[in-house]
Formats: sequence, structure tokens, C-alpha cells
Amino acid sequence: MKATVPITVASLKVACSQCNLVELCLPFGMSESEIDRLDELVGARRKIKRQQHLYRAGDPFEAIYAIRAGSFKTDVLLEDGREQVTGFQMTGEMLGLDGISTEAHSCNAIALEDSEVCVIAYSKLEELSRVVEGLQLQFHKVMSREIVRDHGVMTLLGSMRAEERLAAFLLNMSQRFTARGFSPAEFHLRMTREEIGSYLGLKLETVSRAFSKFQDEGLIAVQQKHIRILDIVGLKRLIQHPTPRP
Amino acid sequence: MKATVPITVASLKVACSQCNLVELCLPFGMSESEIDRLDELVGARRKIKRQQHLYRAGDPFEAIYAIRAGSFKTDVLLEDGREQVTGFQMTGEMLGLDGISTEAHSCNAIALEDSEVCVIAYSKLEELSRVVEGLQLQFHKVMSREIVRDHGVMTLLGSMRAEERLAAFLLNMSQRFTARGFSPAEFHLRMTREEIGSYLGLKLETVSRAFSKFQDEGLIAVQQKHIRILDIVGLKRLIQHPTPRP
DNA sequence: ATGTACCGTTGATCCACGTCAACCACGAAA
DNA sequence: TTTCGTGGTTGACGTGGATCAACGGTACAT
Repeated sequence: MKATVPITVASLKVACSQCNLVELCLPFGMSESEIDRLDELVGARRKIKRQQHLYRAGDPFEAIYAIRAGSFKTDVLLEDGREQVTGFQMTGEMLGLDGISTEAHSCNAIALEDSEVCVIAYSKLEELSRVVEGLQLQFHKVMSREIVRDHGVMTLLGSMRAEERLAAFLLNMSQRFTARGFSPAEFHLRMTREEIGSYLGLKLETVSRAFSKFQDEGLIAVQQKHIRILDIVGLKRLIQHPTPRP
Repeated sequence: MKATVPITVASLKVACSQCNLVELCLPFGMSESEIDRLDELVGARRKIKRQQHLYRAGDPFEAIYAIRAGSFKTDVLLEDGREQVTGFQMTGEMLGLDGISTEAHSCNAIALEDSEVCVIAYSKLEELSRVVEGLQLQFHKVMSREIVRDHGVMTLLGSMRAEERLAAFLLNMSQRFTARGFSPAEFHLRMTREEIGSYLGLKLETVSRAFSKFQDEGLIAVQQKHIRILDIVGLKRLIQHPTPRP
């Protein structure tokens, strides 16, 4: 029988020290005493319903966000209506780093499912990271990781063909689900084919066809948004050995 | 008549407070007294000859670099030999931010011409930015700006056609030369067609053809690496109104 | 001058992906 | 149950840019 946890104000408050995302989130690598101090940092949680915006391009920048539950996409809208998805974010990942440079957000963050974020006031983060040893480094690492990730996407968009892109995307998702304790081989995508396509620089039809092709070749089993990876080695091979060359 | 500056050890030492790149570089937005303290930060200059590496992917990360003179490209090499140029950097811009996340560099930085950088030990930067008010914020802004820039490139690679990409590239170069006090309309590209192509996700032939087309249309005058922009409005129009749509 | 190596230009052809269009699957609402 | 809307699949066809190939210009060494 399960113990009932009494609902108190204290238990509703966010506490990094209590959060089971520690090893994915900002506190990673910090000592216990440091993490205790982090609890001052996170002001509030905020719930965002599916399809709603966490922030929009142009919004004044005040805070960054750590995803506590759920997932998001970030995108940029061009004047002529074209949309570019710049990333998909899952639990433990940060949102809003783009806003620091101009003190206004430069993209939209939209929940792919009902989600919850920890609100981290940037002013407090600055303040605290001057004092708490590991926080400064960890925050810099988070930003740097975002830059490295973006370079990876640029490589994908700049030099890979459609099937390689999708294979890379699936392997990346698998790896991130694994890091969160889910199955590496079976997962549920929260985004549409069109959003995947936008992210990968492809049309939704091309994404769909590539999914079907992978299925025909026995690499994966697809049923709508549900994916089962049957041959992870085969997918990796697709990326390393593109089209046979002279 | 110009006064002769005596060459002493002191005058050879780098000094942010003396550097005329202040408004482009890390010290931007900092007070005079803050900038004075920055002088402790920059340990040494380093000269890099054309085509030589400032750092390579895999090198242990110890410092970031501010470009004092010259220009660089950064690139990622895929196992199969494909190269993706992830950026071109000019004076006042930062290099090496990618290394923080894993404590090793994740790309190569190669000089496009004989160049000189200021070496900023990362440990010192961390230390000093805990104390100096404006340095922490400015450094975060530099990283954030890199993220925003990368999103811009992702948009370009993911949703623009060849000529739009080249137009965006030229306008970006023009704007950066302008910020450095050079002509907005006439400049010298330091990179080859192949490098531009790699950056824009195009083959060098396509880049060359797009240059020729722009020239035929009277938008620019090209002579090898020398570019003159004749119709900046026309170039901007190219980006905002892509192919006429239904 | 003369060779040589790299870089850039241009043309001819090909093909991966976009476009257009029809249809199907699933879930929510009536 | 039917209806409706959104999202996904599949086919037929067109095209933008890749590929292949030849040639021209420039810079630098001899």
C-alpha cells in the first residue's frame, strides 16, 4: 500500500533538490549543498497546455525555463509565412536562452503536449551564479551545448539527404528517450510530420515517404506517431555510408 | 606630423582598454572601470597564418578567442569526408564557445587570412565574471547571440532556395563590414566559392551561377572575390518575396 | 616569359525532392 | 451511429540544384 503524501504549500513548491531530473537539468554536476541553494532560484512552476505558447518572438526576456514535464518545439516565422522549427525540447532541457542577447525572445516556444516548466528568473540566475561555484559552469555548459547541437543541425541541413536526416532524427530521439529512462527502441513522437519536416528542411510528404521506406526495409515499425526501432545499426549505417560514392 | 610611439613591453601587451574593437567585442556595454579590469583577462595574443588551425575538433578546451585582426571559418568534418562550414568570423567576434560543453572543441577553426587573436583563458573568464558586473552579462549575451545566429542559419538552410541563401549571405557580410567601419557596398570575400557553398548548403557551381545571375540582373558586380553591391534593396526583396506563390 | 596549381565559370544532363492531388485513418463532436 | 476535421499516406509529375565535364583566369614559383 502506498503512503499518502499530504498536500502542503511546501510540497507544492518547486525544489531542485527534490526533483528527479537533476541529472539532466541545470543542477547536473553540482554538489548537494550547491543544489540546496538552487531552490531559491526557481520561483514558480507554470503549466502550459498543448499548442499554447510559453513565449513568443518579441516578448521581453525575463526568465529561462526548465521543462519539468512534457515537451515543446521552438520555431521562427518568416515574414512570408514560412515556418522553421529550430528544435524540439524534452524534460530537463532549457528554453529561452535565445532571449539573453537582445533581451527579447527571438523565437516561439510552443507546447507539444500539456506541459510544465520551472521559471528561472534570469536576474536571479546571474546573481546566484556569481556565488554558487558549480552553477556558473553548468549554465555555461548548457548554453555551449545548445551551440554544439545547433551546429549538428546545420550539418544535417547542409550536407545530408532526406533519409539520412530522418535517420539522424530518429537516433537522436531514441538517445534522448533513453537518457530519460524510456525505451531506446519504442517511443511516441509528439510532433506532426509537418513539424518534423520543417525541422529537417523537408516537406511532410518526403518525411512520410522516408518513414514508409524505413518500414519496408525493416528498419522501423511505424504506426502514426508510434515508432519502434527494429534495426538501430541499420539506421546508423545509413548516416555513415550515404549514397555509394565513386 | 605623427608622434612616434615608443615600442616597450607594456605597449606590446594586449589591453582591452586600448583596443579599438571595444564596441564589437566582449567589453561592449561595460563601464570604463570594468574594462580596465578586463586587461587582466587577456593573457596573450596569438598569430595564426592563413590556412592554419587555431584549434581542431577534439582539442582540449582551455580558452576562448577574440579575433583582433583577420578572419576565420569554423567547420565540422563528417566521417565520410563531407565538410560543413558552420560559420565565418571576423574581427571582434568570439571563437571557441563550442568547447565549453564537453571541455573539448567540437569543430575546427581555420584562419582565412593571416590573423591574430586574443587568448582568453576560460578559467580566468569564469573567475573575473563573478566579480566584474558587466562581464558576466556581456559574456552570456555573446553566447546567446551565437545561438540566435545559428537559428538564423538553420532557417536559411531549412527553408530558403539557393538565390535567397546567397542574397542573405551577402547582406549579412555587408552589414558586418559596415559595423566595422568598411563600405557596406564594396568588400573582399576571404573565402572560396566552395566554402560559401558548404556554409549555405550548396555546391560551388550553384554559388557561382547565383553570383553570375545577380550580376546579370544588375544586383551586384562580381570579380572573383571582390564584390560590389549595386542594388541592396533588390537583394533584400529577393529574400522577402521568394518565388511567386499562388 | 612559362609552367603549374588552384579557383571560378559555364554548359549539358540527371535525379532527389517538391508539388499537386486523391485518398485513408483516427478521434472528437453531434 | 454518422459527420467532420486534422493528420498521414501514396501516386504522378515537374523542377531546382547536383553532377559531370570542359575551359578560362589569376597568382605564384621558376
